[in-house]
Amino acid sequence: MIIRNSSAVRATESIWTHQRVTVRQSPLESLEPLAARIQCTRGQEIYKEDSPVNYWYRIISGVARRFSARADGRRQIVDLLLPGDVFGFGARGKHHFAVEAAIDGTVVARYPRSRLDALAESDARIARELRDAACEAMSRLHALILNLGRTTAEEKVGHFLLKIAERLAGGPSDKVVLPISREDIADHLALSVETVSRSLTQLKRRGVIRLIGTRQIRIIDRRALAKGDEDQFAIIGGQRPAEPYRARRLAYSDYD
Amino acid sequence: MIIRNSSAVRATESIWTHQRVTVRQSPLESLEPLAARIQCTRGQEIYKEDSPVNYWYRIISGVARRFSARADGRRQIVDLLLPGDVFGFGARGKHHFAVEAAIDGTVVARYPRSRLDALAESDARIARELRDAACEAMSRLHALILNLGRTTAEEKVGHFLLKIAERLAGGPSDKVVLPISREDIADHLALSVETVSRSLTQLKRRGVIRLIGTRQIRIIDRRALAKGDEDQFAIIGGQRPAEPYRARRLAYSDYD
DNA sequence: CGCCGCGTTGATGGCAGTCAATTTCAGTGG
DNA sequence: CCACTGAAATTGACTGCCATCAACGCGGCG
Repeated sequence: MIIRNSSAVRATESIWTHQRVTVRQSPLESLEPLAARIQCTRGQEIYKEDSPVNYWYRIISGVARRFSARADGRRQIVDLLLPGDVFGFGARGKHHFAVEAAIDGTVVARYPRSRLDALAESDARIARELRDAACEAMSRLHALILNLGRTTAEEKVGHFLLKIAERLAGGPSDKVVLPISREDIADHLALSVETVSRSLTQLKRRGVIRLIGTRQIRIIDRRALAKGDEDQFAIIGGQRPAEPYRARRLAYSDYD
Repeated sequence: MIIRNSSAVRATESIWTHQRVTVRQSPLESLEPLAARIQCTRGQEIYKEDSPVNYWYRIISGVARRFSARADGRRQIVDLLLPGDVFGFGARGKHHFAVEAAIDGTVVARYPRSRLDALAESDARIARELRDAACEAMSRLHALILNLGRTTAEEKVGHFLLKIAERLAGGPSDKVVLPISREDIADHLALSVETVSRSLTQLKRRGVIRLIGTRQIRIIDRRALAKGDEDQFAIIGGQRPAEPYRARRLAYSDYD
């Protein structure tokens, strides 16, 4: 059920935002008057690798990808940016990754950094919002690391589906409209496109998900997808296996 | 050459800190009077998964690992904490990972969060230091994601060596004393211990590195280790391959 | 000495990357 | 309305890498 509650809403927006039913306001939303709105076509660059950090950004609608390109031509999508996500941190005054819109009609709010930083200086609420945004970004990185650390492609893809469904809906959800192409998923999970495709069809064949077209997915067996999520300590009741705390002297000879 | 410029320095410290010749002061170093010093044995828990965030921490000497345990018994080391590194962020008032000392004699400074937050409120310099620490943590996560995204085990291990050498020495360095076991490296890079071992011997055999004992490593051919580091855009002179910006309407039928 | 933790090496099977062919689908023009 | 086009997605065959199981060497310590 696509919600079309506002005729002013752009068609591309309604498709990608209808699953986001979060009531909670996202960081920087209150400051939107300060922002410039940028509408992007697919593949359009929002900022370059190694460019100076002059702005904060927030996705209004659509999807963007933060990535780094390797020498071998492959691409690592380090972060997938969905509506409400704030980005544009960076380190030591530089962005170390590039950001592009991943679909046509993506709208991004761009906040002048100097003004926001000045505001944050005086207004603790603003400062807090920026901190929160940073924490959310870190959480996404953590989730990706855990996913990349998985052994099989099916697990990676399965977990990606769960995560993206949750992020799009603002909570656990059984329906997903994949916001990005197979290629982007592959570059995100460090798999080949073919493997992503095979994983999806395999999950479908086993009755874990259902595919409607190429982008709509319905999650049937959530437990099967969540496999390997619970940590092992939980199973044995919070009691972790004792590690031998034997002292072990480290005596490496000096060198050079 | 091990630096023993202070007789008060503990033996275990000198082993792991002698490569750190950074002059730059690390965040929170100036506030150490506020901190409690905790000395840990190997495997000792510094904080648990899902525990409340009451403190900031900084590694004085030694090594700690931030990790998450999976249901299958494997472990993902999400972050490797070396002297000077600040940790203990968390999200929504909880730590989502556990931290343990990775070697005996690891010393950690523990700062009461409430006091630091109050200080940060009034002192912009402290606030900045905390932000910087968060940025560094994010950089480490980024680096790990890029490494996990690599295709071959040898590349992963090679890059890990470069990174860790750089972090330990405070800049590019040819000598490394690995601060952690093969098992920890494996759990960090999402490989098996055997593969880590094989990768190292392979690099040795090809003359890329030299192994002195099990932990001391000397980097011979830096370029071979850095393979795949440069991004592809650099090669073609900052000009990225044009992506077809063709408009593509997304018209998925409504569902349910 | 024997045990244990750590690291290395060997043999084997399974999973995923690569190359290639085919199908599906959306958009376009007749 | 239908054929054409190019991109996206799927499927198949094959190769290579890595996880697994297993055995062994080494050093510290009881």
